[in-house]
This record gives sequence, C-alpha cells and structure tokens, in this order.
Amino acid sequence: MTNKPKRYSSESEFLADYDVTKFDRPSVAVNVLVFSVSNNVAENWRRTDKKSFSVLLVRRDDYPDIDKWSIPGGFIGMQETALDAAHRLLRSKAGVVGGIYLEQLYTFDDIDRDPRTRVFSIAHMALINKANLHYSGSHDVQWFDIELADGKLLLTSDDLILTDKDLAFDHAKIIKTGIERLRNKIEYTDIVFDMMPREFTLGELQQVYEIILGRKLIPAAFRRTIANKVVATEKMRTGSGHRPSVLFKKK
Amino acid sequence: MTNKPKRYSSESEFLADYDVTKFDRPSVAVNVLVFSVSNNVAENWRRTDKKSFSVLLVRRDDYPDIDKWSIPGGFIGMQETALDAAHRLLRSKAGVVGGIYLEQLYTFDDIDRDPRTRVFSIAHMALINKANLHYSGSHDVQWFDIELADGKLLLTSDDLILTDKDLAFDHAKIIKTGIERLRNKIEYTDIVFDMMPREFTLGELQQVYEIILGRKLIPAAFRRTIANKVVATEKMRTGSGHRPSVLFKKK
DNA sequence: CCAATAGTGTCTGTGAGACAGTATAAG
DNA sequence: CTTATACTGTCTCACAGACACTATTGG
Repeated sequence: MTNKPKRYSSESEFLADYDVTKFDRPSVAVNVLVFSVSNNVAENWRRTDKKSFSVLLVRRDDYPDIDKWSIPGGFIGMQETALDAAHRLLRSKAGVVGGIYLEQLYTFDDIDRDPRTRVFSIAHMALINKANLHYSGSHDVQWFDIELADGKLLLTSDDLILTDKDLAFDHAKIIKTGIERLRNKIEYTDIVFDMMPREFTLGELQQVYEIILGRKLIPAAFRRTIANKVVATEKMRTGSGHRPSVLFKKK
Repeated sequence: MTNKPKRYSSESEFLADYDVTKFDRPSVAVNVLVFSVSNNVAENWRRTDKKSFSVLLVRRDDYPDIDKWSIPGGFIGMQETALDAAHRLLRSKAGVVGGIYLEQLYTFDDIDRDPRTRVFSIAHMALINKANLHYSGSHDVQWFDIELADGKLLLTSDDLILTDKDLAFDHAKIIKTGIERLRNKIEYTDIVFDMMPREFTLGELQQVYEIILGRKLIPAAFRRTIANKVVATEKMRTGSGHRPSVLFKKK
C-alpha cells in the first residue's frame, strides 16, 4: 500500500488552494470542416447536372498565414464546449440555419502548427444541405470543389484553384482526415441525407455517393442497397430530354 | 474585396508583438486507455482457459476524486505532442516495453469534468500484449476485467468490483467510448494481434473476438474469415485433455 | 427516330450462418 | 471409453457485381 502524504483533508479545502496559473497553458481552438454537395449545370441540355463535393473555406485576413485559405475556426470559450463553439462558428461564418450534422473529427496538436503559441485544434466535421444556407458567399468565404488524387488536394472555386500549400496551418491535413472519415461513415450510416435536399432522385443520390467515395457504382446494385433507407414520393422530376425519374425522400 | 486595416506589415513583426497571455487558457491532458486480454485458468483440467478483456486503472491518491479509480493520465508538456505524452505515460505508469498499438480516441471537453479548472482530455487507446509488460501490478495499479451490459460497466479485479460511479471524473464515459471504437475496428483491421501473444490457437483468437464483440461466433465461419490474416506454424498446443491445436501467428 | 437517363430481371460468385460429422488428445 | 475441444464439409441464404433488357422523355 502506498502511503503518500496527502496535503489536504477534504476536496473543498484542496480546491480552495489550487492555483490554476501554476502551469504553462496552451490554447484550444475548434475548426469546423463544412462539407456539402454542389450542382454544376451541364452544358448539354440532354445530360444531367454533375454534382461535386465541396468544402467551405475562409481567406485569412491577418497574420499568421495571411491570404491563405483556411477552415473556419476560433478559440473555445471557457464556458462553452467544443461542440458549442463549433455551432457558434457555423452560425457566424456560414450562416447555417436548419438542422446540420456535426461531429468531432480529431484533435490536431503538432507542436508548431501555429507559430504564435501552442494551439490544439479540436477539428469538427459538419455536413450541410446548401438549401438551408442563408448565405451568398463573398470574396473571402467560398465553396471549393474537392478532388483528392494520390493524397494531393485540388480545390477549385469559380475563379481559384488551390492545392495543399495554399491552405493555412495544417488545414490540408484536416481536410484529408475529414474526407477519410466521411468515406467510411457514408458506408454504414445515413449521413449522406444531411447533404441532400429533402427530395432527390436516386440518380442524384448515387452521384453523391460516387463523388465522395471516388469510384463508380453499379446502378442496379446501388438501388437495391439504398432501397431500405428511402421512400418514393408521388412526384417526378421531368423536363430533361429523357425518361423522368421518381423523387425519393429519406425514410 | 474586404479592406480591413492590417496592424502589421509582416508575419515576423506580428509574432513579435503577439501576447500569449492575453486569453484565458484551459489545461490540456491526455488519458491512455490501456486494453489487454487476460487469462483465467479453468477449474476443470479438461476445459480450456477463459480469456477476458481488461483495462488498466490507477487509484487516485490525491484530490479531486481521491480513492476513485482512473485511467492513467497527465498533462501534456508544451514541447511534446499528445501522442508523445501518451507514450510517456505508458512507460511510466504501465512499464510497457515492446511495440504497442496507440491511437487517439476522442477529446473529452465537458466544462465541469474536472473541478479544478477547465481541462480538455485528449483520450487515447492503447492495445498491449501482457507478455510485453515488465510490470507486476500493485495495490494502486490494477487490471480490471470488463463487462458491459445495458450501457453499465462492471469492472472486476481479484479483490474489487467497480461500477461507473467508482470511476473518477468522466472516465466511465471514456472507457465506453474506447470499447465502442475497439468493437468497430476489430472488424475491419488487424488490431487484435496487438493484444495477442506471438503464437496462439484459433480457438484463443476466436475467444478474444467473442469477449470484445460480446457475442458468440461460429467456429467454422470464424476460421474461414480469419484464414487470410494468419499462418500456421509447425507447432501444436498439447497437454489438454482433448485434440491438440495448431499454433498460428499473424501473417 | 435519337440521345440520354430511369428502372428491372436475372445469372453468378462470394461469403456468412447453420449444423452435422470426423479427428485426437488425457485420463 | 469418455470428455472436451479441433477441424472439415456442405447446404442454404443474403447480397454485390455484371450485364442485358425495357421504359420514357424532349427535341
């Protein structure tokens, strides 16, 4: 039996004497990776629109890494949880209104990831449906379509093309970690629907799976496996130069 | 284009003026959930030993939560990563020598999880093979066999039985999160082998899967699915009152 | 009719569940 | 011979890949 001397006789006495400034303390931030699906109108009237998988980035307007693009983030208040802080940022930076999916992703902690001081970042991943977005975009806050090949990111907006080196801090790594998490979770959860409009065709849903997984799926097999997560509505999507498709919604 | 005034003309000038003490700062700790497999010698000479799934806990010898059992943990130094700190704790508290599996699990951040001050805990999960352990256990550091039923923990050592309320801070929640992660990962990774001795029978391996997943598996099916992760050695395990079994090792 | 997508039917291979049956040690 | 575990063979069912086939629209 250990017999270490105890300095206090009760917990309250101990707490009264506890000096919170005794240790060096790092900063703790959150970053929120906001993913969604964008629609790229097809050039040919007969073809369907192509979906793309996109992330919301903010151009930094201050040092360090000024003018690089970054994942929305900020420090956590002493009286809020990381999830609270993430929700707060989503409202202020992305103007999200409706229900969103938000989960903690990973905590990034490289010693020199921020040159100012030691900063831990509890990264979160949010999935949103752009239709719920009261937000038009600006010069400094933009959606970028994501391509990931050979471990290298390629992010494109209307007028910009970014690669890993154009991102602030370790944010390229955070994005890759998020994509990986999403690729896994899309297979065994229902989170895709958080990025979809309320009603959608199975062709659109399949496209979203394809761009996230980065591979083609077989329509017949896809329909079979997705069938129990989805219900048909009475409506059809018409107006295209081919057979109309039934609109479905999440079951 | 936004035209926010910038206070500094270069990153180095900005950094020189940056005051790290300007904000309130929380503490950042790591906790390392150490899981392993224990062997319970059978009473009947003819039966095989029962395996159990166990976690290493430390009795707290100071306030707060004095005398409750806790997951080994400590604060992260300003010049080490969370993973470094986790390795350091494994060496000092568990005396682990050989290669171990260690991954970041989740960051726990409830505002009042520690009564002293705001403490973020970056929880990690370690899987170890007890054979690599230069450590005998003591009154204040013990292995507890884990049972999880209806979301309630039941932890038993030679002389103690603990439930959720006997654990310090939010450590019961951390243990449950770890079990869940392990249950998922055991299905699609090779991490079981990090808890196994170098050579083992397929019966033993199946038992480990069973205690972690919390359900019985069918021997024939188990052997088929595990076959490509494993190679037979020339050796047999004999001495039991029944047919000897081939010893396998990780492929 | 053409182009393009929507949607179905069905064959095949893979792999898990189920269960019966054979093999082999110690006492 | 008994007990207990090791290990194999095989049937069935669920399900994904593959592919052919039909359906339906706008122009």
